[in-house]
Amino acid sequence: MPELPEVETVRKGLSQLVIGKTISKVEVFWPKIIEQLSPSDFNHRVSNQTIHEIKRRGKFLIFCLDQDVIISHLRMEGKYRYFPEVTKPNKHVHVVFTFSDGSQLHYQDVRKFGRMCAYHKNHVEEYPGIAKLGPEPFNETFDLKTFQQQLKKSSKAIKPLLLDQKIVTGLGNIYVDEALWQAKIHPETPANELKPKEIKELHRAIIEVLDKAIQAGGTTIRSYVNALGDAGNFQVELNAYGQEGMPCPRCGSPIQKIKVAQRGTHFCPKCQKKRGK
DNA sequence: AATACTACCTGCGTGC
DNA sequence: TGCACGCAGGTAGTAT
Repeated sequence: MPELPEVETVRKGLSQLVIGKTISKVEVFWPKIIEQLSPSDFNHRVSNQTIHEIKRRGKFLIFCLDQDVIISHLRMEGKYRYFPEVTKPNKHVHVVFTFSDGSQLHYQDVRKFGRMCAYHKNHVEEYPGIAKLGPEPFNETFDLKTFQQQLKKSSKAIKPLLLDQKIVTGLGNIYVDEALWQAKIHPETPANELKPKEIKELHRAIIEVLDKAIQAGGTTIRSYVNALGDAGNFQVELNAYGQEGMPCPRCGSPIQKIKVAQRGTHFCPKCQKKRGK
């Protein structure tokens, strides 16, 4: 489920539920989820620490404890579920945090791609996954001029370039298609061939698309239940992603689906013309 | 250094 | 019904 808006929604939801709680133990059923430490070392390291805050950087969640942080990435399908009482984990639960009041947080992940890691709280920025991230899209550091300069340096297709989190963080396969649709840019356009006007549109589109999605509480493709237990409440309107064959909301041409850098890619062949060349 | 491809996993839908 | 195959919202590791 997670691109930046979904992770932000999870962050807010979890904050309501677990801030102030003290971890009494952690059980790990799929050791690879935990980076660097063995399940038992991870348990010993974070047990008896209290969760004071949950932050987000890009698509990473950062649980701030007394001395340490737990950096958590949901990757494709990771989910947290909170239970007020000790609850039997289902078969897709790989990590269970039990708190001193008997409540629990279950980390569930069908594909087991998600990762978590204990880190000293003063070294978060050095965590490799976080160290390489570009600016947050809503931060002033994501300014048009820098964006323009970054794009000029790469001949890569714009879509995979935006997916790799270095120029701006937070876009995934859904919102990158949406942003490119909004800016009327073909996903395979080499970044350094974009015109200043297109770059300006794209910059604006990225911020708008992500902001709108956060306001809506994220997008749900398949039905899912978030940490608070509400089934996917709002739904952002998707103009391109998953709309193959549907009329483009702008011009009515059928949305096409192609593959770009091994990812399913949706676009309007009429509004998002491929550059001749 | 930059780019491209693959691995990591499970489950679901499709077509034979 | 069964099986093979392709596909899924992401990143890290390896090869070129």
